[in-house]
Amino acid sequence: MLQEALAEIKRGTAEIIDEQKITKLLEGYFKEGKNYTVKAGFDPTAPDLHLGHTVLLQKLAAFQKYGGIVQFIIGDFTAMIGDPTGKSETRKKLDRSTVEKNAQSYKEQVFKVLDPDKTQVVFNSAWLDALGASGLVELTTLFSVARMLERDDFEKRFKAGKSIAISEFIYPLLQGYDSVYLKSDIEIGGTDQKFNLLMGRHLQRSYGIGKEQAVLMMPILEGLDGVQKMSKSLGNYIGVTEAPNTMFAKLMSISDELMWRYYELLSSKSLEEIATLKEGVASGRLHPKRVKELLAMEIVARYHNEEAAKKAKEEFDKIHKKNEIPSDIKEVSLQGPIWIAKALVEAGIEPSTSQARRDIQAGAVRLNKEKVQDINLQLQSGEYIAQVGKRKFAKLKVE
RNA sequence: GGUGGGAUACCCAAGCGGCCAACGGGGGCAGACUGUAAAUCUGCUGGCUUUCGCCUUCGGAGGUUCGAAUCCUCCUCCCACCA
Repeated sequence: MLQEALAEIKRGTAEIIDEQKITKLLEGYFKEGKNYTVKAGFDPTAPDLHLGHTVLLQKLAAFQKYGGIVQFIIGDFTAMIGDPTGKSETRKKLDRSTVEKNAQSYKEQVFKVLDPDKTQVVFNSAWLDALGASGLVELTTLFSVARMLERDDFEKRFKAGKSIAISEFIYPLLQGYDSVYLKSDIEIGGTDQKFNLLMGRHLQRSYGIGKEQAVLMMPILEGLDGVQKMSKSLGNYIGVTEAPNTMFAKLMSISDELMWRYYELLSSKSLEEIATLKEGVASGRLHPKRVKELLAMEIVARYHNEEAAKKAKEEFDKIHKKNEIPSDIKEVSLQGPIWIAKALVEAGIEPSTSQARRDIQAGAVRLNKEKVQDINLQLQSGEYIAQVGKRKFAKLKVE
């Protein structure tokens, strides 16, 4: 039982610091029913969770199965400073109501994965506001500039002569202080957070709270392109609140190679099952597309339900296998006669008439399944099914 | 504080008086091939009631010129080296 739990906790992790401690905590749970805390921080400015975030959430959920109480920190105070990477403009502290609103939105999304009864949602402004200037100065005495510069990205920037704001040094300290205040037993985060996560250990020791958190790091999930990390700004993400059909289609569009990565980090299938699937594909017994469908179904079902997943698959087959028109396309009423390019823009499936013109010339536009040949085509009254490329559809009702 | 360098379309990056809506690469979109995968090949990649035409764009504001992304002036912001 303990071994199984440990295996589940370790699955997919990039690195664990103080694995012994985690083992002990699990033992404590199995033998005496003791709980422990698992901390994870989130940025309050981006309440749109995507599958990249869920890699962490699923790990938190795994801990919850074995006695872990999740400390879900909304970093409303630290968001003021901003992530040290990138050159974003100075951020303003979000006002209370925005933070509350984002927090609410977080809860709606997060509890699709986490168990609300074993989750404490907290804002770090609650204790960081109270820290005050003297507290902050005390905190800054506990770490040296030299050690701060050991951090990989700081070191690179420093050597390259790029600017580093003092506040950026404070960021990891504050994140670490969260661990001191919350007396966390474990903190989890992405591999890119290693320095900040270790800061928690360091500060817990410095403040003498009698424990040092174990640290568990998860790999960064690649986005749909398979190269860059999944992020909203790169547009290569799958949001947890996206419609079943969209979610399914996006998952089907990932490469076969990336699929295994997603299986490892997102699926709840056991590693043995996954290995079997992999072997099946390698030997040619299983079609990779079929295996990808299973993954897509599983994930859609998790954020919606089984029924929605089935429907999403049917819809997908309908459009792509049978080459039919999707069932729920949008309808647009137009005054005719109207130029085809203009109509496509009005229908919202082309951004501009110039782009529409290009697509028509490229043979990417179809009207009632017929390729449009004439750029100057005028639509007379009637109903048309317009299609741009493979995935954009609209029903045009011309008066 | 001093001295140089730079700001070009989504990103990188050419261009340095007209041939520039602006080379090239990346990304993106589309076509072929497929499993709406990947890889590969091809085309496109500012906007416009319709393209042998017009309008807007090369950090910002002015100026010189028949004509400027390209020259001049001022401003803003970045960067490097030195203190």
